[in-house]
Amino acid sequence: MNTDAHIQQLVADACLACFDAQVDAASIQVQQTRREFQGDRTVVVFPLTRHSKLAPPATAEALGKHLVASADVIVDFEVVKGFLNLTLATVHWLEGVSAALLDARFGLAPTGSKPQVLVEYSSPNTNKPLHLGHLRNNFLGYAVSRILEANGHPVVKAQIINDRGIHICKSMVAWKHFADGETPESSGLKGDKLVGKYYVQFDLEHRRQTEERVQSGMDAEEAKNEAPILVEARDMLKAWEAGDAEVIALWKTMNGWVYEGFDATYAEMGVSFDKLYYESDTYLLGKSVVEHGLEQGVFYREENGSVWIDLGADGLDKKLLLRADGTSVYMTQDIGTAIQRFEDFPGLDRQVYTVGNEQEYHFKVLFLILQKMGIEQAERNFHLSYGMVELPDGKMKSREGRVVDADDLLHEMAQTAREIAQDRGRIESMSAEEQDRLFKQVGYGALKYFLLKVSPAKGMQFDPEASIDFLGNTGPFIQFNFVRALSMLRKADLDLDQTHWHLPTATQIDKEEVLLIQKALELPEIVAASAAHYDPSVVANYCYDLTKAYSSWYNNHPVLNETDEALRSVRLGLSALCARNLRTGMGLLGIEMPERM
RNA sequence: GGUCCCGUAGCUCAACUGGAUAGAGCAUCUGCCUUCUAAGCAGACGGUUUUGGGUUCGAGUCCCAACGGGAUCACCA
Repeated sequence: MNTDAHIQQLVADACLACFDAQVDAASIQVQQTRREFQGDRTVVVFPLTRHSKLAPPATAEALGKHLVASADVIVDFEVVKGFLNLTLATVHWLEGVSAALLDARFGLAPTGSKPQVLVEYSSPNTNKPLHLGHLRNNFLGYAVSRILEANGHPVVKAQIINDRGIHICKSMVAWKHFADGETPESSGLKGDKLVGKYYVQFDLEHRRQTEERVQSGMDAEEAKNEAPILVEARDMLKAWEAGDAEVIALWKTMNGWVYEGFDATYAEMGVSFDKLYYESDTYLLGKSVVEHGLEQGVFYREENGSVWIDLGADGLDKKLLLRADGTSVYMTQDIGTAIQRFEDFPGLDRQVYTVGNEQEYHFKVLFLILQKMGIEQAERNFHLSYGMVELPDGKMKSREGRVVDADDLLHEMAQTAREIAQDRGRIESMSAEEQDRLFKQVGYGALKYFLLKVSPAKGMQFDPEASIDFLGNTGPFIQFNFVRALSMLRKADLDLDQTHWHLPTATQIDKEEVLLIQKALELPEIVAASAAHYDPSVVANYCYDLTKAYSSWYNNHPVLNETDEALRSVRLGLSALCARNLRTGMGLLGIEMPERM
């Protein structure tokens, strides 16, 4: 049982003893005592006054006296207005550190102790390279997957690849016209970049043709919609759907180039997937489901044959599910895919969709439809919505080339890390390979932390000119303090992962040390809270808080140079716990910790 | 226009879901490397939490209204 749960129980018992009142232990509010007051944990007694029939201070006083007299852990108390500040025995904290060190999986729930979850993220289009928006999406989805795993859920990391459709055909048409047979091998260009180049080229040519036709007096709308190159792309899509061998072959070839490029980028990013879904396989899914929904009376058919659902009663609009010509729309596919996944993974308890906030309405409707269709897990689906990353001059537009390319940004981050490391790092003894690895750990760590420390719901602005910080509340700051702790342990001939630590419990430690211990022991609750909200920023901010406390403590508490043997042991153990927590927490964010820097 | 998100120091973000005098980083200024990694530490400066009402012992947090920013409401994907 953790400290606060223990205190809650003690207070509930005290209420029974002092006021003869039955109080639910879980309802008792316990929080960190603010720095300026004496004590470790604070009980908020305002809500208890209705049981005590006394004023808040008198209530607190009575409880405090009883607690000190009856519980060994509580050695002192102080009452400030309606707050009961409790001081706990130092032994309690030292024992807490010992117990945490003994547990190699401190902060993590037993694997498989909760039901299986599918987390979908990334889900790119195969007509252009990954950009900054994908980085936020991927880091978020990957971190949430790790965090759910840490809470005991087996996780299926999945993506659905949008590998078909008119946008894909645009790249293909442009390639046929302008590439002169260019391949990644012939030009040395990364596959996804090559295909993206022709997607941009399509847009240029389309605009040129539109302009030309407007000049010759055509209506602007018609000039745009009927431009020859666009007509050609639409014809190609029809040919694709008809299974035209030549088109399919080109499609496979070009998508193959893109996947090679994506794989390289994912490898750099440090993300991975357990299950891939391809839209070309799933785009026809859902049609039979619509039939079923019609029978259920959940959907209805218009005179022209189109199928709809009316969500007016739920405060939403009518939504199309099948066009009059019988073809499906995105929503149809998504219903089909959702059901498919529950069939693919029979133990699946829920799905988390990591998709930008522009699709909030879509998912609201999707989940509602699943619910109306009587899908058991419908209410446990979650849209992990996140705000868009915008550039100083607005949204990214890949067609116009106004994007921050993922590969470029990763490269720049490692480059910046190199410059800083050469300036003030301790890298002389490292081989070139070790150095390169370090630059990536630090540079990518800075980027991931930058994107994950902000809660998902918030939009964020990214200025490519103003480089991402390596000082202050950043990934490298956390890594640096981890490395320092590791260095100390090395010199003391201790291994971070060893489980036998000797912490003499009679040792005197000061207030700052108690605060650091309290922070370190919070990890399990943090991991749980982060999962409950699907919010990695909770873990990120915890890592920063712990690092800040550790760094400050480190500065004015000698460890290796401490002459009191017992105190030295305690401080080494505390350093190890903090370092482990940081490695655990950052690991959940997909951030590697270096050994030296 | 309807619905949903966001609004906290000059800038970027916190605030344990209603608790004490709202905390960090960046930027600016001042100290600290003959102690374990100075990618650090300590200090200064910086706030009517967009505004106005309400709920109660207590509101950045909940409710109502206004203002500002974003998203969305297609036989698009």
